[in-house]
Amino acid sequence: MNFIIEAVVRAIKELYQTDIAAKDVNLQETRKEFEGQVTLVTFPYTKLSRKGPEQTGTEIGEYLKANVGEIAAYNVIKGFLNISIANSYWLGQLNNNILRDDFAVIPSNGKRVMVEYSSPNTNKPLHLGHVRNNLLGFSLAQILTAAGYDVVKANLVNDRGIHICKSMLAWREFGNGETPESSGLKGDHLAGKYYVWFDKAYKQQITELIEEGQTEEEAKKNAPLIKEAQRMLQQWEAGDSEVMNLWNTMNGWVYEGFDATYKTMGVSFDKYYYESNTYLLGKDIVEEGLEKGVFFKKEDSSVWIDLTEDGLDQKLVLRADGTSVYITQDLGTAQLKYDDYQMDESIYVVGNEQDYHFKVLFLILQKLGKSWAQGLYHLSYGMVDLPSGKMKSREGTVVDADDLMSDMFETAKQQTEAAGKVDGFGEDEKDKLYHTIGMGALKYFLLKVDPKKRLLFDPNESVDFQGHTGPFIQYTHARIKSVLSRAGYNAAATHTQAELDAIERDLIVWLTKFPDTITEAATSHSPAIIANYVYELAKTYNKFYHEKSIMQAESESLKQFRLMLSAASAKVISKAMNLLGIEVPERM
RNA sequence: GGUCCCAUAGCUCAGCUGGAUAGAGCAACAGAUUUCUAAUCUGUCGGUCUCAGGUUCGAAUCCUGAUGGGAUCACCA
Repeated sequence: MNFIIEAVVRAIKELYQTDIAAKDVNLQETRKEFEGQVTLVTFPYTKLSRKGPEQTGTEIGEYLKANVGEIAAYNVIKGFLNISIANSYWLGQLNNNILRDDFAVIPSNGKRVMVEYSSPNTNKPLHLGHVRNNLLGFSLAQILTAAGYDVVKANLVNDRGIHICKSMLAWREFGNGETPESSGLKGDHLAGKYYVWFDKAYKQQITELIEEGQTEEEAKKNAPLIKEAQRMLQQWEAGDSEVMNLWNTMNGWVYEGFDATYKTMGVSFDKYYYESNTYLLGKDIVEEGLEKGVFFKKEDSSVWIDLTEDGLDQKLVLRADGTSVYITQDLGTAQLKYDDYQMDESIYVVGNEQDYHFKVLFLILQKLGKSWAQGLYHLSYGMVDLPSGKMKSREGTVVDADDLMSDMFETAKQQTEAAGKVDGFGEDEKDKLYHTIGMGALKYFLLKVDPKKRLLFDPNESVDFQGHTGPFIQYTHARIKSVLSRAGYNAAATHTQAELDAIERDLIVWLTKFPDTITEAATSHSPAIIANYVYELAKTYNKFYHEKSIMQAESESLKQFRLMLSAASAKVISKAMNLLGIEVPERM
């Protein structure tokens, strides 16, 4: 649309002897009820023309029509100049742009970006909140790759700490040597079982201590179980061989479980970081900060930074005993990541409950003068809520990721069989289809909403398969593929069509927007933009499909043209869904 | 209490840097298949864009305040 913007700039200069910048020309989509594809709002130019909006619009429209070949017609309604672009332009877009192999292939921008996501704790299985995190992170990585970045997907595994010791301790005390093999439980679920077990027994002890007259605070500190867990953590830090063995064994089980979940979800990583390797990092940065005078030491020799001038508080960065806190290791890990990859941008996919933490973290790194600090970005996404409120793992109100996904496959199976869609499918093919559709429904459901917003999930109301959903879009793709194979479509055939109906033109208009949509999604870090785009595209195609017969087109050349348009639509739908991490079936 | 985020149809959500009569899906109702997959399409119903001010030719969008909801303010991670 740049040629229109430039033409408007020229029109204003010719008509009103005023120079305006291209960025001040505001073009928008023409509303459906009016003729045209793009609309110029003329109110801003009435000052220059010293005429009413209608007359100004007419003058500009007249200029455009006379001087720009691609502009076929215009109409003016109040302050709106609706511009109709010639069919030849849209056909040119189809032939010379959309149908090319390199359509929507954005060249490398030479920049490297790291996307850190997932970052699970190894004491319990993944739940719905993690699912949103994983899908967002993976999709964002896909989008950034498509937008020309060199992307590194990183997973920072929280594999140590008191919470890990809790499940280890509970297993040692109550587990009777249970293993994934002996119990038939997935490794991560096995660890989670003992984590819950610990919490229950711990609460029991607290209650008892309170009955014996201790305050709740005292009881929480004095319960034998928590003391034992703390002792285990010390043993771990000292490298005690028995504890290390137990730790290695249980984490090994958990990783096997996670790998299976990741595989089902279809996400992957280029680089794993483990907190057991990074938790001691950051102390040299604390040293650096003290030297630079960014940090200061209190009498007890704990180290702090004063952020009150930035509207934040004082923040501890190192304990008096010289041990790290959360932010210490995050400072160190940030440096480590940069040393490893020298990336231009680094994105942390982490829930919005940590907004404050990341604000502080990034600010500290800026104050330390890290050149790369301005490339840090916290993709802060909203929590997933149930109708009953927030999910709480200890209270058992979480929606387990593995359970959820297998529920989705089951629902997909039922729906597909009910629709009688799998005649002539082999068993393997059926299973693959149920997986594709089930994951498509779930992923689309979670990705279509703006990441920033919190998301409501009702486990009792199964995810829809009709309307604004993943399966709707998948179905559109399968249907196109069916027509193409039925027609024996030959992609190499060339064709020029002279006439265009409105729906065909609309479809081309939507296809044309794909590259800009990728860029927009990348800059705003939002898969939702892709999700909403591909839905509109599929909807437009379905309308076209109903209005126009392809096989029974009025002429052979028209048939070939519609096949081309269909093939292009299928390709863009498939690519866009791929950016969301969603597969599209050839038939369903 | 301080700080931050959110509020659009009964429900779930779109609405780009301010622009036309605020859009989809679900739910409800009425239709469409002798023809390419009806997981589709068409139509009807449904709104004081939480409220009150302000800026502007023009505000769901920007500013201020209020109300309601959420998060956070740990020498937890």
